[in-house]
Amino acid sequence: MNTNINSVKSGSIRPFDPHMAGYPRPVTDRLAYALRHFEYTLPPTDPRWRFLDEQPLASSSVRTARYLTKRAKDLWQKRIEASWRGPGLSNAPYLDAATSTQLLGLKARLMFNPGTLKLRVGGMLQSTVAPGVSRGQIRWLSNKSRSRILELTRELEAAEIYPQLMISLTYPRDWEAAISPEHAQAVWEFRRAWGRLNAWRYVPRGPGWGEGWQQRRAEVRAGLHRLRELGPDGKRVKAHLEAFRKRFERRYGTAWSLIWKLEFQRRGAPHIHLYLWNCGELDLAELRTWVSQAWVEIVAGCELNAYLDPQNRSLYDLYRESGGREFAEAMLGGMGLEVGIWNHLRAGTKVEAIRERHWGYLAKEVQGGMGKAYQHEVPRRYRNVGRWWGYWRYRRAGWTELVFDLASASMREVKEAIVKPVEAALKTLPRACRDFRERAKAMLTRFLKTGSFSAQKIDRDGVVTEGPYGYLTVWGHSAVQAAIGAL
DNA sequence: ATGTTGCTCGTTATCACGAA
DNA sequence: TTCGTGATAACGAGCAACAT
Repeated sequence: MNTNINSVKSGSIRPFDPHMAGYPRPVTDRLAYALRHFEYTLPPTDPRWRFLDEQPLASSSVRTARYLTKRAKDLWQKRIEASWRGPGLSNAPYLDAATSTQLLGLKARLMFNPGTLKLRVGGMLQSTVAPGVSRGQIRWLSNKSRSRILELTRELEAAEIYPQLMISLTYPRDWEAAISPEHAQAVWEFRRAWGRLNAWRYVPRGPGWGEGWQQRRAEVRAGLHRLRELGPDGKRVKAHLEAFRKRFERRYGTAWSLIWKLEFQRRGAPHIHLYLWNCGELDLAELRTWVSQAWVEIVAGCELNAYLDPQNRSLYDLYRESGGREFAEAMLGGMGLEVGIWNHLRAGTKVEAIRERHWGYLAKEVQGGMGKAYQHEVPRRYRNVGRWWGYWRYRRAGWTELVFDLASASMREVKEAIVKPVEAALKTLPRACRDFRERAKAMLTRFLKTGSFSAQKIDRDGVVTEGPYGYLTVWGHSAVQAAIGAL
């Protein structure tokens, strides 16, 4: 079983790999992680290899595992000491730490804003983000971001703020050109190169024909490469949104507020939803016309009076009926109009009044439904997505935070200050939340008994461990009110 | 219109827990 | 055992509001 281990050239150091063939599996994933994470290495001449090799595979690994566990614990301990950089932190690999270390400075925090109540129990250890790690590409709407949107809607509901109006802004059929003119340019150049290459086939062969062919083929390849590089640019979308905001403010003032949210359609085109409130009574028909024209002009990037002229439009329809779309588009030039801009007229908008007094539409959109994953995934080649959502002209309510030092507080104090309010909050939950309520109650009982949220764990060595970290979040205005009342 | 500032949001790492 | 989900912190990028 150990041939591959022995075959390592002496002198080289082989990183530990728990999946290495013939190696007894470590007891837990956590241990495997520990060993891998610290790049636990053994030189091939290390006597411990023999020790490991001697273990029969079948009864693997009681001794081996015990040995490795001990080793891993030492490593965890080191890790914790290294990460000890100050208070207020959490999420260290505390489970393997010495008890005295992990419980020092343990705090319970009860925090609430108008819409959400959170109980957090945490210590002062922290795993920091590895140095040199920089942020990657935004690929999808993360769960954390989703939950933050919902947190905002609960906050708004608690303040009795509800959406009155939903506006959606959509891009036209050739949306890539609308967002990235340089992309349209690249498409045009690629097509031209392709045409030249094709045409060269029919040029009579003679001296130098081969070089000509090579040259044209290189052009096509370069064009293709450029095309791949030049995806639609998300920054333009945000710029369009900003332009829309300015126009809207000039037209309708600045009393309103809104949440905006980015989405993608299946064809890959971005799509923005605006949820407005505090916008007063607006004439919907008038607003629809205005929004539609404003958005089209922004996307097209110019005044559109000539394009919106009913005479021109009926002329186009006539051409289209008689000769098809391509013919009609060809005729646009004669009318002094550009095809690209004409097509931008199809940029779509939708304006809807929302009568329901809740944020259900946005919440549903954020959750996404069956087969709607594409809405929250960045399409291939799309660049600079930026943020998925944001809000304008609204000040967050802010959190109130009550912190208790569990080392110095008495059990009675903890019960009064933390457990009682949370229990009161739990009582407000509807019947459907029974399971959650029961689980939360069990957590609180355990918390009172042990000062910890996590369940007791007994590992293979019989070592009893307990995680001092835990969290509990209760949603809703009434829950928060109940908790405040019980304080 | 442009620059500056400060707040907010997305990614990174990790862990716990429950279900498959 | 393995996988998916939902938590945490810091940090830097992205955005909104303000100042000129």
